[in-house]
Amino acid sequence: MSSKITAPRGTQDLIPPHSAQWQALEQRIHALARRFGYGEVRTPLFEATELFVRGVGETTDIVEKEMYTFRDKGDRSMTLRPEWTAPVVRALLEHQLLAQGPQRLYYIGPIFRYERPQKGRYRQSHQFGVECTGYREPEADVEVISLAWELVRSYGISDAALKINSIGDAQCRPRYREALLEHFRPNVSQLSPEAQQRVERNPLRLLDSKEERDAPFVASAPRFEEFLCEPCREHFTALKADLDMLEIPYAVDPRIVRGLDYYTRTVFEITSNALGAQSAVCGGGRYDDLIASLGGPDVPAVGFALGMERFLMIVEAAGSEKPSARSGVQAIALGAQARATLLPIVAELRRLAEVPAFMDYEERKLLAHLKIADRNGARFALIVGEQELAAGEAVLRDLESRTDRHVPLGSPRVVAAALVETGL
RNA sequence: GUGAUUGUAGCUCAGUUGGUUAGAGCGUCGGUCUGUGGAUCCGAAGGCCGCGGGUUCGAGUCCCGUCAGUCACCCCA
Repeated sequence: MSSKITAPRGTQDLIPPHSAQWQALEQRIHALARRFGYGEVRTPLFEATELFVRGVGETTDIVEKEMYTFRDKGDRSMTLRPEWTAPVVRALLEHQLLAQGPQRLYYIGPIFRYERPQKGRYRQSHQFGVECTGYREPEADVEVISLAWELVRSYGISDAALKINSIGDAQCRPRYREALLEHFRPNVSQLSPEAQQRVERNPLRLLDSKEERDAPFVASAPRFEEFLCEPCREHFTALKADLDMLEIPYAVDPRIVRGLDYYTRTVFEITSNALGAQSAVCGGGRYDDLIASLGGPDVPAVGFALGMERFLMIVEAAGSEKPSARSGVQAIALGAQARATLLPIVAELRRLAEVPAFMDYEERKLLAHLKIADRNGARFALIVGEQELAAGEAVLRDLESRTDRHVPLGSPRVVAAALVETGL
């Protein structure tokens, strides 16, 4: 059976062939970010615990119960990165980058949260995200949203939906909060137990309730749009106009409130119903006060985070993945002398060709070797046995068309070059 | 942290009201085919029945605990 030691709960090994999908996604992300003019930022896997407590919010679930926190040998409290925004802002401040004007950064890598795993939720997961600092204008929101949407579009995912909302700023949010409390407080006893807790703790989240008995109260609740202050309203209106202009389909969803403390004005999500209970694959928004609250200058910012595990689940559900074509060459040596002949040729091929060169070193029958070539997905088989050695030419078999061709044996470099020349 | 559910071969799963040597398919390896592939047929290897305790003459099967997977709640990517 399996060995006693297994991967820690909520983590997983990434092995072929699945790892190839990850490589493809990562490559696409790097190319996409590049086209938008974003540079990559990499931060440590762990940070001072204090950074997340201050950056994410003391009363958030992340800080209250989901952090992987430990003490190092210097008795410092450290925490495995549970999200990227706080570390990126920390790096921005540490290297004084904000003094140089607007910054466009993207990141890609693991985050850690101590949670019970379920579909689309793991203790180690991976996020791609961007942070755009220095712009208060809604064009920056649109830039960030369109970057995320472009990734979804490039995979041809049809069941993804973009939802946007505005949750106001320090001016108008307290007013809306009050209005919500006035609306719910008189009916508190009729709400679900979960909702009752939210009334005092986080009234905005009441709008997000899944309980049927809360639905009528949620439906009749005041909408944030009516309470937005004038600057916030203008920002939101301009954002919607810009999205229309770029032909990015969206829906305004007043129930999108986001879980982290630091958002202001624009919030958005990209959801898919391929994900089970966790429908959000991407979430983000504007956080104009976060940088200042971490001790930096008063610089606005907007960004998003996209869950890569969830994204690949959507990609898979969309079923747009094509079966990978045969590629590469399987070197088949029959006998010790043939092996000695082929080995340097394979080595040369690995220097010259873009496609994989496979070789099996056991003494097998030709039939068995060809089966291995099939399993490897090789396009060609390069066969050398006693006959070929005697004749001075190898057999190159096209495993797709089932046709043979002869190639003269010579110095490994010349043979490999000839093979590459004729197109492997 | 709470709840539901599932742990039997590398993978997917059978396994009778508890009954003695533990089953299939796929995969792997070999043969069929002394040098031309995804097929067919034949054969082989591969199991502390998640782990620990209990009940019983006897436990893969029943009970308790524990660990792990899955899904959901809370919350989020």
